[in-house]
Amino acid sequence: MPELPEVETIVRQLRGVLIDNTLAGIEVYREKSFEGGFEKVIGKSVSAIERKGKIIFVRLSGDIGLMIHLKMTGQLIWRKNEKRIVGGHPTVDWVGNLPSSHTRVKISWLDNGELFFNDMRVFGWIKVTSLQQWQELGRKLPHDVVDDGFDKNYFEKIVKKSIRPIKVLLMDGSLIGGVGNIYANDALWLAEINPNRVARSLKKEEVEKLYKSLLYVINKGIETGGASASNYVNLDGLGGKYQEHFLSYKKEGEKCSRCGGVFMRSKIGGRGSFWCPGCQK
DNA sequence: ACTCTTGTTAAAAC
DNA sequence: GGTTTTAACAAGAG
Repeated sequence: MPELPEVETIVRQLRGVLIDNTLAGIEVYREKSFEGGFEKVIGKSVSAIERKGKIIFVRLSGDIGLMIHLKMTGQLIWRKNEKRIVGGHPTVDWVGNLPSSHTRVKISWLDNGELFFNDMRVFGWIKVTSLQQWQELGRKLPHDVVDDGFDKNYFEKIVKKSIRPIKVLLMDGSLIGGVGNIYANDALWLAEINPNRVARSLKKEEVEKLYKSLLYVINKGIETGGASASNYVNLDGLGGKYQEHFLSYKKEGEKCSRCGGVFMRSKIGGRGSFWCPGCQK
């Protein structure tokens, strides 16, 4: 599940290979995965790569671009001159020959590079989008957790008026941009707060601690190149390292490093949740 | 063969 | 009217 740190990792890598590159061709293997006309983007060159929440925008000359959402299983992988290592070991990092059975779109570039959009579950998408549409969407979406606008006051305001479980609030993409299941679970463990707590029942100190914890885990995720717990790989087809730093995510049955309790797993707001009943109160 | 999984959104319910 | 809940999407893992 690519969340902000995973998407940010890809965005930084995309800047390295796509800026000033020219879009040469598009091949769509699955209709549902691509929306819009090729003629509007072929021959255009990349001027910037932007990100808002988990959405990527490849900005092209002519006030147009490609908006990309990876949803749960989307991958963007860059290949140039077919430099795949032959005889490598099949590991979590291994993507193999492309296109694969999960490749939905291939975008070719003037420097012979190829960008593959893989998406096993076909929830993700690439859409031809005008610069104006992108900017309008940006105005509607909430601040990312890493934005200056997402300050302690804003966070306290939304926490104080919600009766939902705090974890559900953390993952509400209409109020906070970029947070998904992994980082919501880990932030709550770090803040020693039970994910089931009614949001507005949190004391002021708890809200502050959670705010700091959230920023900490998201930044840790960016520093470590994202979490490869399932499908996520970066632009080189390699996994990130944040899974080595998981605080609570996917730890059910394991011992809590802080209090020795045993991690629980349950569903909160329909999503798998992990927490330690010993120290998350 | 069946259930579970996941991010987002649209629609329904409160 | 704003907030909250639920279902739907697709396909693989167990």
